[in-house]
Amino acid sequence: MATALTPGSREETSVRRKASRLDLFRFVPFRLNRLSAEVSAALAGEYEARYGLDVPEWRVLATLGFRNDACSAQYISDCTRTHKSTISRAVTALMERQIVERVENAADRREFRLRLTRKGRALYEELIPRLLRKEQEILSCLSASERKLFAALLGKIERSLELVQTSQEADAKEAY
Amino acid sequence: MATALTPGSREETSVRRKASRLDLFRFVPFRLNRLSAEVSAALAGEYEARYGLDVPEWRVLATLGFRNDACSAQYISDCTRTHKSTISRAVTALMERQIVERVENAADRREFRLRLTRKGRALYEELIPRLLRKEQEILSCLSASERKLFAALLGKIERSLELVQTSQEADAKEAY
DNA sequence: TTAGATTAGTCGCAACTGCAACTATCTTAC
DNA sequence: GTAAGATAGTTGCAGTTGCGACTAATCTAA
Repeated sequence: MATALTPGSREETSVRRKASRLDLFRFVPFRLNRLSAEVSAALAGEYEARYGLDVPEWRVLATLGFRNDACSAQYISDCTRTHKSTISRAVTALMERQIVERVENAADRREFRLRLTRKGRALYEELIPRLLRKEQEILSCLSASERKLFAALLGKIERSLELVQTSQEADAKEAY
Repeated sequence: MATALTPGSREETSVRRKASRLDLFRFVPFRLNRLSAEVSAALAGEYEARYGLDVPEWRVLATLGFRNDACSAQYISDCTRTHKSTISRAVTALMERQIVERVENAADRREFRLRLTRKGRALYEELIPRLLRKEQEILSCLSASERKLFAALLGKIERSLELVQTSQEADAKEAY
């Protein structure tokens, strides 16, 4: 059936690879891509099949559920690094299902303040434990200290790519 | 302009989060997804704009370039965990551009043996150093030992999700 | 005040990709 | 040998998503 998937390479051998060849299996961007897809698929089983949510919808739910106050679609778009048109469609779908509601912002009538309905909050509360359990399941191959280390290393890369703000930056923006 | 992106949360605080709330910024699946997208985008600048390759095409190129012998589309599909229809279309596009060529396999006329043309090999040789440099650039925020550690942790998760074969499995399949 | 720039959100369009059906070929079982 | 099942690869179709244009509202600067 399947042939060997790592032709001539072994994860463990730390021989320096030639500059003129690239082993996909050791190439971090590819590995991240594949891992991300696999992890997403594993989680999708929790919220897609069971609750009929797709990824953008889940992100809206997660952002609104985590916050106590209402926020704009633009804010969700920034937070989740998801295109505003994608967020817009997700919000529309969630409003139709009465999971999210929005109110005009009198202070700036371009934007709407979004928040979970009671039904949306209930859905959120039901879904979260499942997802956290799934996350722990995926990370269960790591020890507690390895998990911390992994999170810290991810954080370093994220910060260097400016995917998250440092505390100082966040403070500065909250300050004025 | 932008409001703070991590409302009320700090990466560094290691307070145990409540089970009923989930901070996207600490949720590993989300972080992987976002990081993967960002890293892919950073690399795409190298092969998309400059060489007109999309992700599936790059994967075909990378798989064929790494191997010395020809292989089937199915093999590439397995290796890269990319759907066979996607690989099929990528191969078609690369053949039109004379980057890849294929020959019938007399032993099994359902499949074709794929390999890089001279032009394709030249493209590969030109592209690889750029991509490896970009990868190093992205990982330059980590020390050498941190990079090793990160790779090892990725490997653990990959193996637990059966994204890669262990050496033993690969050996077993090569053996018969 | 007012013109020009900026921002929030929506929507049409096009590109991409997974699914599933299809053809051609090979393998297995009888 | 033949029928049933499996496999390689292609393609039509539909769902998703990013881009960019658009409207409406706000901000800026003279």
